[in-house]
Amino acid sequence: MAAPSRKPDVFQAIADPTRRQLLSMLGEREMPVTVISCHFPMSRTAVSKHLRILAEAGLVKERKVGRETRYRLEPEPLLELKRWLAYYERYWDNKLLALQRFVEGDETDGTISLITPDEDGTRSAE
Amino acid sequence: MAAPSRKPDVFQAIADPTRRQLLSMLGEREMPVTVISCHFPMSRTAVSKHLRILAEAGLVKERKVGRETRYRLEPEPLLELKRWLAYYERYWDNKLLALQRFVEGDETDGTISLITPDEDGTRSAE
DNA sequence: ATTATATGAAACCAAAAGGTTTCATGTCAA
DNA sequence: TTGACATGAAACCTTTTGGTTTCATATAAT
Repeated sequence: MAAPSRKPDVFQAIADPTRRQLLSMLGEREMPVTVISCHFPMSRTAVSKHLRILAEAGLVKERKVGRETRYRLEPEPLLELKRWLAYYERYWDNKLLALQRFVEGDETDGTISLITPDEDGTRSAE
Repeated sequence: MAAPSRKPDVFQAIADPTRRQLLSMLGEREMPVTVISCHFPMSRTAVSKHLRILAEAGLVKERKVGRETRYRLEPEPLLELKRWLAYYERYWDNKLLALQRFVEGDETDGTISLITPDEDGTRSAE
């Protein structure tokens, strides 16, 4: 599944509210562009561009049917997000957090590196 | 870049790889700007601006200590992301997905709306 | 065949994002 | 007090983003 170019990653793709709305809309059923776009206060072309960004991030798939192109949700890339988020679960346990702060004491220089997720949350592909 | 009048939401905040790296760095320990910025290939001022964006999204907190300002992770806003993501868990079950497609049959007009999360994943407050 | 529909590509534009450099201010150290 | 450090604010620049309008092409319908 290697796609190492500069395609927009999932973090970028879901940053835009319009695109999040598109995802929720396309989860239920496959839809053609014209139908999709009538739910948005912008031109069909603009929606089409958002769909392209989602497609490049792997979050939607297109399928040609006659003269229309239908899009549907492809949730798999969200797993990367889930994985990224999972790392931070440990901070939601306040007790652990408090303990950690206590153990750290008063240190200030900040040069150590404990376990971290991929530095920027971008795993090449697998 | 500047902070627009509207606060950046968490989706926006984590869209940038530098900011994700900042989060993972600040999870382990509180750190002052100068120390943080020496890990990045950009100016201290640029890092400072990223920190501001994270702070406005509630993802980091500042604390003044003498002449330095220390930042640390504040994971709570990630819960919104987790909540958003949770909706899509249902699509990761391929069997459910297949069943759904079968039930939908051949319909094409796409005007129905089944349950969806907040349309754009932005809940005012909670 | 002709016309209407569905869509993407292209050219263009304003605003936002990400970065830089310079300057002002507050705090620590001699 | 004087000077060095830590930081944020301001002004500025370039690239990206999100949108528009127009045009070309493929399919469908009459």
